[in-house]
Amino acid sequence: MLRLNRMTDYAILVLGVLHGRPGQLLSSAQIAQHAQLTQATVAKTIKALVAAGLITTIRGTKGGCALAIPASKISIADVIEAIEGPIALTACVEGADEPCSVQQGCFMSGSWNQINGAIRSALDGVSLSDLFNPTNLFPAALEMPKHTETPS
Amino acid sequence: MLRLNRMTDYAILVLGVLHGRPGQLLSSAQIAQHAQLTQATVAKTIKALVAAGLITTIRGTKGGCALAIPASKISIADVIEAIEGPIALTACVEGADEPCSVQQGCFMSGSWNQINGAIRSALDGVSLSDLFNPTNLFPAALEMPKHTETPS
DNA sequence: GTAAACAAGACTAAAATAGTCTTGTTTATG
DNA sequence: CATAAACAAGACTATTTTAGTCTTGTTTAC
Repeated sequence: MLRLNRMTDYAILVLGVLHGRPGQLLSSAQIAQHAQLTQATVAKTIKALVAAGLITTIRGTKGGCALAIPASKISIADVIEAIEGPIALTACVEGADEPCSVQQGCFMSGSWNQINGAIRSALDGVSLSDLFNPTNLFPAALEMPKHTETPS
Repeated sequence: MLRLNRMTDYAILVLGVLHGRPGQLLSSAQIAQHAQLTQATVAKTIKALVAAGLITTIRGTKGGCALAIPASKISIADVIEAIEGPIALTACVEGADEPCSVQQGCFMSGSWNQINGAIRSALDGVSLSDLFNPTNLFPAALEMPKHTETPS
């Protein structure tokens, strides 16, 4: 599968809502409504996106969220890393907290980094604005991503 | 993270053991010993690899496993698909069993296919023999993948 | 001061994954 | 032809990860 997890999918939805309403401050409840998610889930998503610096928030009444940087500057890789952490297919490539337990058996000593790099650049090459306006790059309108949560 | 799951990691180990002993029929117990996994886990892994046509088995006493095709013809993508199924970041791209539940909210109509294609070709471009002999392609020996199961 | 909004994290529930176990089939060998 | 070694298949359990909720606190406009 090598599947994006749901939270990442939600994050893209949330960013898409913000992208579609430039200059507006939207509360998490408003975003939830537009994205058809619960407010709590949106709040959780926002938390990660703020931590990653992709969106900014203003607290208090009349507060809300907006994109911190233009959607054209946010890549899919940025979103994935904001939610799921570093992009790395294998555990050890990304910092090696514990050494490989298969000492003698471990015959491949590398090249995962190159693979990771290739994937990373594939994900880096597509910005959110590309994603939200696919016709800019790709003429055909294709399938839709599936979202799971049914808001209450 | 976008992490390979453990079984895929084990599958690569198992294929590596077979690759390292060309022409030999190895029993699952022998493979388990070399890969430092339990026999049961190796058997489960083998099941998927046989189903995918990557290895062949011979039953009965003196039976065992061998690569069905040369390691140079097996890509990382083949292994991932054997264990985890089709490579697709989003659910709907790969056959769309159920339609997107976010009708109005779904602003991106495509380009996931292109992203998937890019990742797929990155994974397709590296064969197991590249992986096991990284010096052929990449001079530097880098980190090692981490394996989790501790054999009993 | 109050209400609306974000902030943070603990907690619970659900789903996916990993690992084990059992039962059955095949086949070489004595 | 009985036995043992091996694969085959799938059910089952346990673990881990992920998703979702809840509670409590802080900020700020009015």
